[in-house]
Amino acid sequence: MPRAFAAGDEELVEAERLIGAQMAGLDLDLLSMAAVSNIFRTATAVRKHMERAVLKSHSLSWSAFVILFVLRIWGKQESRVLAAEAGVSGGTLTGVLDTLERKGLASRHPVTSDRRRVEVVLTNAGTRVVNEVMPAINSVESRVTGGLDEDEKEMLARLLRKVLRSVEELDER
Amino acid sequence: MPRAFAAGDEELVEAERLIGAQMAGLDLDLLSMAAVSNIFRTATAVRKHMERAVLKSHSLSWSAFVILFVLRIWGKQESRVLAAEAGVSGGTLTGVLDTLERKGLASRHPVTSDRRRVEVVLTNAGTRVVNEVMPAINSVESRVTGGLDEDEKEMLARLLRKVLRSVEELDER
DNA sequence: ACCAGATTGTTTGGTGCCGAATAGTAGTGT
DNA sequence: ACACTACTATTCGGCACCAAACAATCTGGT
Repeated sequence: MPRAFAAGDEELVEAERLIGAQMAGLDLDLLSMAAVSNIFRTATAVRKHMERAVLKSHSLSWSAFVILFVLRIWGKQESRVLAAEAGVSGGTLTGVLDTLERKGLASRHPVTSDRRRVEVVLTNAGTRVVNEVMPAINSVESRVTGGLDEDEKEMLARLLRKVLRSVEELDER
Repeated sequence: MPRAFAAGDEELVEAERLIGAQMAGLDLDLLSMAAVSNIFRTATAVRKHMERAVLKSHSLSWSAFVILFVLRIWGKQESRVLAAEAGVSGGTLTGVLDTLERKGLASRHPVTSDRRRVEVVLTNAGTRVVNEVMPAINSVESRVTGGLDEDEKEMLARLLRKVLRSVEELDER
């Protein structure tokens, strides 16, 4: 049962219709397209808002924050795990860690049992920054999902987990 | 009624629990956090999959494809509109357009009535590329949402539109 | 006619990002 | 002991990205 659409929705739905018209003949799956492109749109909008409203005042990039957050939650981690967890490539992680070390928020330590490896730990300053930034980030998370009731939030998370699982399956082959 | 969780879900849900434990005392809204971070995770995973599985063979970046797509759907556009529609800054658009022009996929044309402005149009080659790439992208969209039935896809799109609208409201003040 | 302010696209500086190539290290088989 | 393979982090080149500064142009008020 479709509910009444709010103002912003009109534009989005109208855009979806236009796409159908412009790409007629290509036989596109518009329902899937609408769902996926809304994932992109929303992710970009929320990330940018957080960068401007929260991270900028702490001179943190999005990736830097994600790395700090992972370290705060999971404790010290080796580079490759950290990269995977944060969703960046190894090459990127090196650069971000350089920045974080320069700012004194994280530090690298060689693993003696395997000299290829490097372990990354939060400094005290790094821990302090995460504890400071995290509530502000979470407050944005609350506000942007403010239009959803509890069931809807759970539903949203559940539907996204399903999509995520499908992508991971695709990636594995 | 929660359904049986598949393998991947276990890890995610477990991670959400760990976060609650590690950040106890900060009084976080974990439900909102789970929803929002799943948006990020999913968006990143899907985008990367598309880049590797579809765009790479056409030597297109994600942003370049988005720009081409917008031009294909909405026709010729002035720079600032194009930047807004694609979700990038003006400075970024200049660089992407340089690349697209160099590849002969789009071209800039001065607006005679206002010499500050520039109109961007797809070339024939650009149109051909979009028509070629779009079905492949859409096929990925179908596959990654393959675990959802029609109602769930609509529900996902609807919930995301709600979040998007909330972000836009936050941005406006 | 003129000036002050707004708007538009570009340039600049610094970071992020990836994939590929590299150097160093570890494990495995012979 | 040796070679071969696998793995780890880093470096490098090229594009993307933003914010801020900039130059060119337009607009409104006087």
